[in-house]
Amino acid sequence: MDGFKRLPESELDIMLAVWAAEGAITAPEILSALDRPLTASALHSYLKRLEEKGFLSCRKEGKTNLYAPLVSKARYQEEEGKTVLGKLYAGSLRRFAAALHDGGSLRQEDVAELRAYLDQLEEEAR
Amino acid sequence: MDGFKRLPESELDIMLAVWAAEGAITAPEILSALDRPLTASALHSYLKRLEEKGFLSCRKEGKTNLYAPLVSKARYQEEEGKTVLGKLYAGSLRRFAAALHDGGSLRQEDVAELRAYLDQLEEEAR
DNA sequence: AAGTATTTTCTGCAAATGTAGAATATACTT
DNA sequence: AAGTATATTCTACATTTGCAGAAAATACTT
Repeated sequence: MDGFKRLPESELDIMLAVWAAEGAITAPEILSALDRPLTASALHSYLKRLEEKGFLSCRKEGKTNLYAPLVSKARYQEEEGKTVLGKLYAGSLRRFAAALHDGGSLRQEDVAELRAYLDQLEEEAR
Repeated sequence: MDGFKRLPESELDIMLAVWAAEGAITAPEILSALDRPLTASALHSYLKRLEEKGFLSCRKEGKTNLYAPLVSKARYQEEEGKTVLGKLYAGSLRRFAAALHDGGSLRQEDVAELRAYLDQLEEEAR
């Protein structure tokens, strides 16, 4: 039905780099975009797995490959958000916010920003 | 510094069952609390790993073990929330909410609930 | 005390994840 | 054309995760 696959950390890191690029990106570019050290061959293993999982497309251009996302960041964010929320916060965004707040991880600023967004939502809802 | 460990799915499922109990809980109780089928021995593997990771304590009472959480649900929710937010939503709760909304996963109701919570926060902040 | 049921332990294994070395292919220089 | 640099592919391996069978321990019956 849903077919959505959650990605392991390392593969997600790669996808984040790919999403950060405009259209397509090469392996060396990904390597330099990553903030953690990784060998080229390790990266290529991840890329291959991401292709198999249907997250990336790959076309060859001369000697280098060009990778492009098949799943948008927005879609992944939404699915992952739903999953996490459902699993750990009873599906409630309020609980999520409360957990952050109670742990001291919510600044006044974050609250204001969120509130402004909610205002805007209600605006649109009319 | 932080020492916080994210748990894999299966182990998290166990922790959720443990957290749901008041003080301590036995393996058979966990088994019946889980909604997916699992053999007793599989469960015990997870329990052992959770002990090793410092998430559970275990004391023996006759033939059965009693498991209790060493990491509170609140603490886990906070850390996991921070991690997910940081990784996928640039640390912004607003972005998180927006991702959910854009994906059609936010009902009017959820928004209202969240707003009420924010109101309450601001109240307290004075 | 013997037999039965329940719980735990021990051991093992397949799949997924994290990672690299070496070999190969392709392009760039000279 | 040869040599050098760069990117890719192939292969391999350790660790972690997901899971279960069989054996051992403990308790419950009769």
